[in-house]
Amino acid sequence: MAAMAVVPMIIRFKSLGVAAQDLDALAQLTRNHRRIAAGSDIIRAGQQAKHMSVLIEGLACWYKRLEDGRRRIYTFQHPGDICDLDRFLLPEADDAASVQALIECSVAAIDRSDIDRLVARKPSLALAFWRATALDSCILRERLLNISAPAVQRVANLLCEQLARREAIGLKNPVLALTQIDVADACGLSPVHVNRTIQVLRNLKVLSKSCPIEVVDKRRLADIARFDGRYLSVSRLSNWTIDVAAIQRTW
Amino acid sequence: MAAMAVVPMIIRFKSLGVAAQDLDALAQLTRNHRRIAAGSDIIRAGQQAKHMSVLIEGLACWYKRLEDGRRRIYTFQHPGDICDLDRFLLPEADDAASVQALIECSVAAIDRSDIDRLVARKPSLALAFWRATALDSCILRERLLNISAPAVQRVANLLCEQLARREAIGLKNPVLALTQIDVADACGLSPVHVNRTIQVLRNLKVLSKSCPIEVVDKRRLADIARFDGRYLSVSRLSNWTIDVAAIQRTW
DNA sequence: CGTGCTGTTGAGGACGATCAATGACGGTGG
DNA sequence: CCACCGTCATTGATCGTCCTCAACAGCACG
Repeated sequence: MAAMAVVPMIIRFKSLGVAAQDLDALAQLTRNHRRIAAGSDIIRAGQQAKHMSVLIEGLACWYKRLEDGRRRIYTFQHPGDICDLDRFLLPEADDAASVQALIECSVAAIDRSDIDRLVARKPSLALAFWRATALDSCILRERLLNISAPAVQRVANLLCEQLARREAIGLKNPVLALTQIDVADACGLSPVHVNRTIQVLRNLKVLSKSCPIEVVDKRRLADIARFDGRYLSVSRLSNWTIDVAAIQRTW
Repeated sequence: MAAMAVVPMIIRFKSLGVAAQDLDALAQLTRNHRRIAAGSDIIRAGQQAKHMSVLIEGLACWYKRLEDGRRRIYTFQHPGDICDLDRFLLPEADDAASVQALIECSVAAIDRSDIDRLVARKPSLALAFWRATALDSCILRERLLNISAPAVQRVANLLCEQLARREAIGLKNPVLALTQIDVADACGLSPVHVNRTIQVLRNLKVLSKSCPIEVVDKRRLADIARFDGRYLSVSRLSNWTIDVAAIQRTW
C-alpha cells in the first residue's frame, strides 16, 4: 500500500484536533483497508453497521434513494471523512442513507468496540469525532442555503466546496472526479440543466472544456458562487505539524 | 417560574440518553434563565459566545442573513434544543448564523467552563451533546431532501417535522406559532407562494382556516409530506422515565 | 389615526424540468 | 475485429412551477 495515500486522512484528523499520540492509535486501526469499486456502495441503506468506515482514498457521496429511484446526494466525502458517523451515533434514526464510491476508493473499517474503547480513553479523539459531526452539519447548512440560489451559483458553490475540502487535506489538483449527473443530484437540478450551466461556466473561462470537471479560475468561481470557505475552517484547532517523512517510514 | 415549563427540556435531554444523575447537574445550571422578546436575536451572528444557550421555552429559528438582507432559515428550535451547539464546537467556522426568537422565549445560559467541566466528568452528557449535534444533522439532511420537492410537499413536510419534534417533548398542541413568512424562509419559497400553498392544504382539510397555522389532519398531512419521522427518533437511547411530580417539587 | 406587519389576490414572466434525439466513448461478447 | 450496449455529454423544444411586482384588507401598535 502506498504510504502517501494516507497523508490526506492524517491531515484531516490532525486538523480536527486529534492529539499526536491519539492519532497513532487511530492510525493503527486504519491500516487494513479494502478497496471499493467505483459505483458500488460503501454503506448500504438499512444495514446495521458493526464497524465505522473511514474513507482513506477516493471520492464518495452520501445519498438517499427516493421512492421513485432518484438519487439525492447530501454531500460528497473526501479522504479522512467518516462515512457513517451519524449512523454510528443514531443507528435507529439514520439508516435510510447510503454512501457510494464515485471512483475507486479505499476504506478502513474500525470495529465498534475499538471505537468505543478509543473514545472512552482518548478525549481528543472523542472531541474530534464530535467536531467532525458538527462540520458535516456546517456543510449541510451551506448546501441548504445554496440550493435555493440560481443554477450557476449553485453549481459554482458546490465546486468551490469540493476544491476547498480537497485543499484542506493537501490535494491541490483542480480536477474533480464528478460526472454532471453527480452534480445534478447534489444540486437538485436536472442533468440537462447542469450541462447547460457548466457550459456557461466554461464560456466564462472558469471551467476547462475537458470532460472531467476542471476548475481553471478558482478566484472567479468563488466570486460567482459567493463562496466564503470559513465555514470549513477548523485550522486553528491544532497546532502541531505533520511529519510526512515519518508517515512514509511508518506505513 | 412555572415548574412545568421545564418539562419539555427535561424530556429532550432524557431522550438523548442523559443519565438521571447527570441530568440533575445540568438542570442546576439551567435554573437561571432570561426571557427573550419575540423577534429579537438569541444568538447574534459574529459574536463570540462565552456561554452555551439552551432553549427552555418558546420557539426560535436558526438562520442566516444573506447579503441582500433576506433571511434563510436552516431549522427551527424547540424547548431542549441547544441554540449554539455547533458554534460552541467550531467557534471559528460557525459564526455567521444567528438564532432568533419567533415568540417570546426563555433561554438558559451555561458558562463555557461549566460545560467543559460537565462534559469531562459526565460521559453521558458528552455523548448526549454529540447525539444532539448528529440529530441536527439528520434534520438538516431531511430539509435538504425536501427543499427540492414541490411546494405543497415542502410545506407539509416542514409542518410535520415541527409537530413531530413538539410531540417528542410532550407538546401536543397542533397550533404552530409560525407566520407564513417564517415558513417561506425555511422552505425556500416566496411568501406569496406559501400563502397559496397553505390555501391548498386548507382546502384539503389538512389545515384549519385560522390564522396561526393549525394542523387538523395530521395523518393526511404526513401523507402529503411523505413524512417518515424515524429520522427524529432517538427514543430507544434511554429507558428511564420522567417523574413529572418530582420536577414540580424540585423547581 | 397613521404605521408597520401579516395575509390575500391578480397578472406577467423567468428559470428550470421534462421529453426526445444524437454523438462520443469504453467495455463486452460474438 | 466489429457489432452491440450502457453511460455520459450535448442540443432543441415545450411546458409548468414558482417568482416578482403590485395592490389591498385586517390587525396590533404606538
